[in-house]
Amino acid sequence: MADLMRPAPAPVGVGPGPDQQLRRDAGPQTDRGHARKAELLDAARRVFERQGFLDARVADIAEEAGVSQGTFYTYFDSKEAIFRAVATELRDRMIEALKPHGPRPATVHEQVDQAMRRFVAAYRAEARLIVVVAQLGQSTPEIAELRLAVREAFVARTARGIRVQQAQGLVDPGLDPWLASEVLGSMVDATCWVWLNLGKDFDEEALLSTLTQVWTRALHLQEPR
Amino acid sequence: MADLMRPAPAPVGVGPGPDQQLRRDAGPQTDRGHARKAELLDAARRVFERQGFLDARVADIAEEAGVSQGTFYTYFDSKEAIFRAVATELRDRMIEALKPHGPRPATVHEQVDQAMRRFVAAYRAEARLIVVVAQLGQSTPEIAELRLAVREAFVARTARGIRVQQAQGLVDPGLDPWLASEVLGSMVDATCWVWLNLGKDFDEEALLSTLTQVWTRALHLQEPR
Amino acid sequence: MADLMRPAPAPVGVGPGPDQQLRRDAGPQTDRGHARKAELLDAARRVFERQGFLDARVADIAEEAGVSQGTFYTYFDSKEAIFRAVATELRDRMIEALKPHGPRPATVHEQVDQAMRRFVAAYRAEARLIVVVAQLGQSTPEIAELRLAVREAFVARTARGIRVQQAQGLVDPGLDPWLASEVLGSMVDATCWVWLNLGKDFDEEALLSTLTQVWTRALHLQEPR
Amino acid sequence: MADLMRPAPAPVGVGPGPDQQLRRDAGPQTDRGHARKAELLDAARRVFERQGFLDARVADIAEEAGVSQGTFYTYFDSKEAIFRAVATELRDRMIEALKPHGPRPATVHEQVDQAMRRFVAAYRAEARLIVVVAQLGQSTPEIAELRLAVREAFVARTARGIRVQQAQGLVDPGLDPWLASEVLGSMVDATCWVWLNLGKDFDEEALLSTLTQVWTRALHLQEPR
DNA sequence: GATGAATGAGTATTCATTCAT
DNA sequence: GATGAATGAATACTCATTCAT
Repeated sequence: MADLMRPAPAPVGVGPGPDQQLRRDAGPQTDRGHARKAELLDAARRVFERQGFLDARVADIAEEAGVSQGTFYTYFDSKEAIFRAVATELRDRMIEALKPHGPRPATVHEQVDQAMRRFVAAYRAEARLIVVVAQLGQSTPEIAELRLAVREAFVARTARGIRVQQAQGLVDPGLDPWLASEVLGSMVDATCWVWLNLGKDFDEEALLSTLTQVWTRALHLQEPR
Repeated sequence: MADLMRPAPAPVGVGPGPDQQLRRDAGPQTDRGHARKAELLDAARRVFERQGFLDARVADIAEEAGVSQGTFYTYFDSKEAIFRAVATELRDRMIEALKPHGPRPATVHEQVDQAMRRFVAAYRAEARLIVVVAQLGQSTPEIAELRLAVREAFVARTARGIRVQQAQGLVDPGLDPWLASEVLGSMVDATCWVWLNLGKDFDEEALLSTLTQVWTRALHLQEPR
Repeated sequence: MADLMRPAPAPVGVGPGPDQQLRRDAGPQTDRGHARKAELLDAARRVFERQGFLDARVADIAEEAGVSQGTFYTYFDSKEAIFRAVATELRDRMIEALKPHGPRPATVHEQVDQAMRRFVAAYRAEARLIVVVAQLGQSTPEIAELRLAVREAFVARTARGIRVQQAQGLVDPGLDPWLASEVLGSMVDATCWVWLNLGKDFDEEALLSTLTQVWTRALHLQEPR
Repeated sequence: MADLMRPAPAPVGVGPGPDQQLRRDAGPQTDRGHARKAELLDAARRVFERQGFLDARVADIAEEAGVSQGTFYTYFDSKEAIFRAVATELRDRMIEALKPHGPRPATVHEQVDQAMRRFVAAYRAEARLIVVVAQLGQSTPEIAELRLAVREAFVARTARGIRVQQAQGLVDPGLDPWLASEVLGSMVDATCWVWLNLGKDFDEEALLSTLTQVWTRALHLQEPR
């Protein structure tokens, strides 16, 4: 468990020289610079997925990107900064992937089923990175917020849907739409966690079917006449 | 060169490893020793709750227990070892707290409600430590298993309950009891996480009510006639 | 329990080991780097001569070289590694110094006398370091082999010489050249040890004369007619 | 090479309580006490032979003797103190073993041969401990002296012998008896080292024969007419 | 006398970050 | 902009020795 030994934190009170800081703030000036920054970001994602945050060294990222360690600091303030950038990209990809696309299914049951499949697909694609973000989120509020943002996006859409369905008389009006969506969102999220990160062996179709059943029954969701 | 010419035969000085190990394995021999070990365990729990695993230094634990660092190693192999002990105690407390006790409620609705309240109470009492264990579990399989054990205890009890209720005709026989309990367990668990660890502000009674509603509706749980 | 229920899949955060290793293995890339490495090696030799291996701290070596402790690890894996480098250099210097150079003396007696003086001079120049290497060699086979290499070089050369002299009829053919050279090598070696390391007070010329006498008589070494 | 990491030295300026010190100075008061001390000494010898000085822990010695660590300090001041006692015993055993015993052989050649065999036998019996004493002697003058004492005993006897033989006309009068015995003593000593400690594979009889030959020829040792 | 327990000084090594070319 | 090198803070663990029962 030596890995868990924390490396020396950044010396406190020793700011960067004005030069490099300025360059970083200004952002890349050339196309080549932009490309370098993107390469570093990509390399960082791969390294974080592979090694987690604590065991990822700046040297690893630089090597993965094929540049020197010094060059890393031309583009990013710190290891945390590049991790934030990686996590932000993850958030955006997740939110995008959770949006409904394609034609709306005919039945509400199918709508729920599709939303479920979208979530699972999105989760599965990013499972490794989700673990790492979660791990760091425990102790870094800023990262925790990125993680929550994905949840919010999903929960808020669900809550809106429930409200609409209540107005249409498809869903039990006795439920608080917000609380219900929070609770059901937790269910889907945590189930994926156990399944895709923890490696508990579920049959995919059976699991999806159970999730969808629980969801629709919990809402007393009716097909419109 | 005299000795340049005199390498060792079978290298002398390659002896057995640590010997404090022996004493540690043997365990305390006196009452005083047992008391010290318990004090250290308690101190460690407080320190881990306060500072997390990585930021907790062995020196902090020793100081919190009012002993020297050397004494720490009289009773525990390492920081990781005492953490395992703390996490094991947590697991046992949690499993105990989740067991039903007191008279069985008259209605199934009340049974579910009580189970929910038990879970929330148990979670709340240990929320700080749960975070820390979770964080370390990401990278330490042994700790991960301790976490899993609590989940399994809860899910298995739930699954048994559902099976019984199905036999009594109280619950929709079309549900897989195991999958349903996994999914509902995830729901309760993750909801507590968002609420008690991430600090999302829920009204307790409203939340409990929603959880209970979703649970009973998902199962089509009927009061027995 | 939320996370108590979420053990990691394939534990995240178990990455590859040290990465400074890479730089160290690659060796210095610039002239400045090469110079630094040489300075450290020199500083280490001085510190080891002064303090021995156990009492030499990495901090001492870094300070002697005028660099930070971190810089030490830019060039060497460990205290042991730099010691191996120092001992290897010692071996090479010794082997070089023991080689005959200059014109071959006219008489065999003078040849033996010169070999003896070469050995003593080489030993005296490195006496301090020889002690330290010997001490560590007791428990470190790799170091022991470095010591052996010097002995072998000397003994092998002696054995060859004896064989040649036997062929020329200068030396008693009844002696085993290899055993004789081992035994005589031990004699010269251990005598220097007692004299130059243990501090026994011998008169140099008398000692050299005795060594040479014993050597030539033992071999029944004759001047060629 | 972690074994080479030096343990914490004894705290400076913290003397023992007067009580224990007094008891130690007084020596054992009872037969049982004397037996305990002897057991500890024996246990220490075994442990030092097995593990060397640095890797031998006081706890190991106490355990080998079947007493508690505290009891160790009832009889010995320190780890070094008991090592000195062990080394002193070794010295006495060696000196005793080197003394000629039994009838004096008829020929001087046989005399030399027997002395050689005595030395080898004595050395072989104590080879392990000799290594450890040598190792510590590098840095501890008091131990070095114990080691030298054995050498002196052997060398002095040899020198006396040479002087006698010179008076009898058996040995070349041109040799300095003292220097010659030093040099020849080094030869025998170092040869045993290489053979019995370093593990170099010599044929015993061939080696003894070579040693004896070199010895007698070096002295021009004649059989008396 | 015997015991179990308590003490605490001492040190190698990593890695994020800065800086001189 | 890019590079290689320099920096230095931070921390777990052992074991000889003492001491209260």
